[in-house]
Amino acid sequence: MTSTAMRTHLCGQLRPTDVGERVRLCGWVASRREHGEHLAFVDLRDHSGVTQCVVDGSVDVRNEWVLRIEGTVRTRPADKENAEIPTGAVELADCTVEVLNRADPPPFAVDDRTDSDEAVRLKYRYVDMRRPRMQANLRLRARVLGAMRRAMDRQGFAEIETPLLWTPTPEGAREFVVPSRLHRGECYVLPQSPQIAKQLLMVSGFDRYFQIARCLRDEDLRADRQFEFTQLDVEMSFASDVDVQAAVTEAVVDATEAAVGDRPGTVGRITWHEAMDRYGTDKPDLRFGLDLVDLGPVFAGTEVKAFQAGCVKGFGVPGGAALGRNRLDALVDRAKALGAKGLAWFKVAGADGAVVLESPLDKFLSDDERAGLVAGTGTGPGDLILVVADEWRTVCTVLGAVRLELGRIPVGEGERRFCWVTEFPMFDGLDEAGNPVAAHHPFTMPHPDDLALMASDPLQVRSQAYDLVLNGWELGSGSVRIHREDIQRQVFDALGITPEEAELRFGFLLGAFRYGAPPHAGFAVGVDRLVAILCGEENIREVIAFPKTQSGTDPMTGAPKAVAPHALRDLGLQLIPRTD
RNA sequence: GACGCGUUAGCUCAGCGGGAGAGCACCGGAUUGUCGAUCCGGGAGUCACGGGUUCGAAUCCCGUACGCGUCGCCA
Repeated sequence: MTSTAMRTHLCGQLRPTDVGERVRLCGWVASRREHGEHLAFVDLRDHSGVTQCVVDGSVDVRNEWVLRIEGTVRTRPADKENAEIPTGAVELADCTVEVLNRADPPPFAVDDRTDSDEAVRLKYRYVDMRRPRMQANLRLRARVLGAMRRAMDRQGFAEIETPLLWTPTPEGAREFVVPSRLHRGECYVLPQSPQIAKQLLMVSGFDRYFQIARCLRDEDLRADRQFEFTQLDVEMSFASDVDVQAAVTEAVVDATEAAVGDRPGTVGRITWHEAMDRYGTDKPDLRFGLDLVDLGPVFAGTEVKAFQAGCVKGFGVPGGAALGRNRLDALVDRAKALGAKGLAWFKVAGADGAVVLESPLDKFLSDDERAGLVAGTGTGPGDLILVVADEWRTVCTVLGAVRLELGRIPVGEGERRFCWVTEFPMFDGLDEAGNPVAAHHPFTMPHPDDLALMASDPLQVRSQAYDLVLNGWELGSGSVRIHREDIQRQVFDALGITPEEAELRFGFLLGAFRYGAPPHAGFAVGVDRLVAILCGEENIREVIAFPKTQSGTDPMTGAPKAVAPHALRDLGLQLIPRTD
């Protein structure tokens, strides 16, 4: 698998068992150490590692030149072994060096010891990817994709491609527009996801579909977001949420094992409401505690104005009493920035059962409240208690952010805790017109127990939408889809979408549904995020071969660029100069 | 669109109101066991760009560009 007509071994392969063999290696010069006319060392590197080659004479080579070296494997002299590298017990002797290609000095060193500015790395991405870190990341990504594909295949899913040139579907993410040459003035768009196409495949009878699909969204970029990203896209007919979750779990667990060697533990389940209540977020990081607790009963009849609110929650921070005033002030500022009126803190002090709290608010507390606060948060001397009072949603969100601030574990450390978050709300607040805003897409099936609330109290309606979360990152989402026209109409009604409007936007899908739509459900896993976490990278650009910068440019190619005037003419387009 | 941080040699960075610096890389020389080899020598700069303050600006102020992070946005 490694030998070719040009080489017999890889540079990281040779061991003492190979001693005596005449071998040929190909690779790049990682370093060269000359000792005069009679001795020189050349470290030859490929993706597998480095081999030291001993040249009896001087060699005219430079870093990153491409060489083929033929030599005989021998054990290194006593005391000259290099324990730092896997090939360190041997070296290549009696070498003949063939220069396959010279190279300019690289713009930065091809190693993991220093990290260049990302713009420079992206400009010379082909050099950057020669570094062990990028080689490891992209090869791990390849193993993840392979394992996912095998897992889906094994479970009987058919891989089907869907169009990249799709039709505009207003709403949702901003779409990349592709002007049509043959139909002047009209456009395709690049798909935000294969969502509608895969639902059509269900109508066609492909009861288990998957695709490793590229999705494109013209929205602002982030550490965990690129214009184009890769999803493991899945849809199943005659199946419910638990079936989809089981199939996807299989794929991500296999992928994790293929990537890092061990299978993650049980994938937990938690409802959206419980996730918000306990962790203050819909994508909880389960690797650490600091669970939020309800302090409502403690302050039920309180005199403390700040705690007279619909919801009072908090949590204890073990050892947190050591936090300095600056740090606490920063936390209070953060809480206020997130919409809380404040963040109350109490340092637990004292001993022998006597509860002593240090806090600006302490003098307003009753003895019962002091005791209840400490008991409720399970804290003791040396710990810190943080409390927020407001309406439930604000309390949870603010405490969730503070919890992360205090407990967050770097992405590359600790265990991997997958978790399904279920029963998301159907709607997410109201828009300017007073209509509820769909939290997922409008084909998401409401929770069967909440159908009666659709007209009367839509914001209380739960949906059959679910997310997969790993260590505080949203890995993907999915739902049971609506396959019945009457329920679809109810949802459109609730969203304020008229039948005419629905026909205009999704007519072809609704039409297809009249020809025998099976019950179906699906999911999509964000592959870039999963791979980033498995690589221990905070940023998905580190697991993408040719990513864009935060402003959507490619420093290597210079894209985006103006196109030639004749290209615009062919499309019937004219540029409007910027006026700002 | 908003806020924050950054931009000094090919790369990583120090310098923060008065001489443009270091390590690595690069070029030349020395060197028979190095492994980020070592030693000697050398070349290398629009201090991102524009404006302002000042006797004097890499340094202080304003603006712009670019990069990164966060918010908005991502049904």
